[in-house]
Amino acid sequence: MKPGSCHTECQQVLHLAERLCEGRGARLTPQRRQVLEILCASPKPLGAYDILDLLKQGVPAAKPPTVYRALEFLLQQGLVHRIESLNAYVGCIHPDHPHASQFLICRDCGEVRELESRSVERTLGSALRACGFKADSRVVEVTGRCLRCSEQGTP
Amino acid sequence: MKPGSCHTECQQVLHLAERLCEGRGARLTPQRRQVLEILCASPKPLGAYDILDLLKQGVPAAKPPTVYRALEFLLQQGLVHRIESLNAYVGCIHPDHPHASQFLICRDCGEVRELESRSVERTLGSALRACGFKADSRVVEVTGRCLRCSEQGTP
DNA sequence: AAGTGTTATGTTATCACATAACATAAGTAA
DNA sequence: TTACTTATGTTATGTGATAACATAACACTT
Ligand SMILES: [Zn+2]
Ligand SMILES: [Zn+2]
Ligand SMILES: [Zn+2]
Ligand SMILES: [Zn+2]
Repeated sequence: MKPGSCHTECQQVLHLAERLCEGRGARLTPQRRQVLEILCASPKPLGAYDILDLLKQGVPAAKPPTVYRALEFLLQQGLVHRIESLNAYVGCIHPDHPHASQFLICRDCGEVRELESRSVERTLGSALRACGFKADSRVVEVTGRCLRCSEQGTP
Repeated sequence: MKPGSCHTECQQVLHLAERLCEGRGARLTPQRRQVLEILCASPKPLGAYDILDLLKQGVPAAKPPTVYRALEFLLQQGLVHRIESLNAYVGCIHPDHPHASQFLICRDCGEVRELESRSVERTLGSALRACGFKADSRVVEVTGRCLRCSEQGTP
């Protein structure tokens, strides 16, 4: 594994999640924590039933509502994102501050990269103000080919 | 009905759709046309099974694949958009030119408004270039409260 | 400690959305 | 007509999400 590997990053994210939840009086219970671990450990987004299969290793009695309840909590806390285009979930790479959900989804390799474009946020924000629209959540999802795939693959 | 009513607009969109398809050698069959009509006549996005129920009035034998096939065609032709956050579909208000899907979704009144922000498109485009990402489709979906609802309703 | 309200979890069943697979029909062009 | 392609009919199933109600764990007061 390369340096800055997922395992290390996961631990950091989990510690951060614990601190954030504690500071907010939110309870990161073992089940919720396990779902977050599963998502952080995965390089790709996972569907709810993928999560369920993995969660059963630690919680054999887990059923769909188990997963969806944990996801609901984690989404509220800003610890995971839902990828609407994929009906799938990913751990957030910087859960310490609220931000729009911006994702690049490669249709070839399946990689999903979270973008953090401040300029996109700003531009979208001013467009919303111009409409008088009060946003609760902003979703930007771009599907296409990532740099690596477009360099190596066929056009 | 107010001037510029839906009925009038629908007719215009349908005529435009016919011209576009004809120019492309694409076949806007009666079934496909009826699905487009249903979507254009609806002020709100419709789920596939909502469309199915309405389509059955004209095509009693319609079944889920009937609707999904028509939607696939209409999406390819850029005549409708899919709202990922809602698993629902809307007719496009300007199908004559390709464009990113930008929607404002009001959580109170359910209104869905298609945005046409060139600045958002530009900013997103430059962010994508900076990443070397070749986009096939760009989705922007903002959920919140529309101007009307935030003016009248409770905060 | 006991009581009480609240939050989290367990459990069953069902709903909602989407597609696979294969058969038939309708259009298109030799 | 023939052969080919595209569109539709039909059955079944796959995939994602939630309703509804019961039980358990926690937090807070008395
Ligand atoms: Zn994030
Ligand atoms: Zn890729
Ligand atoms: Zn449009
Ligand atoms: Zn509204």
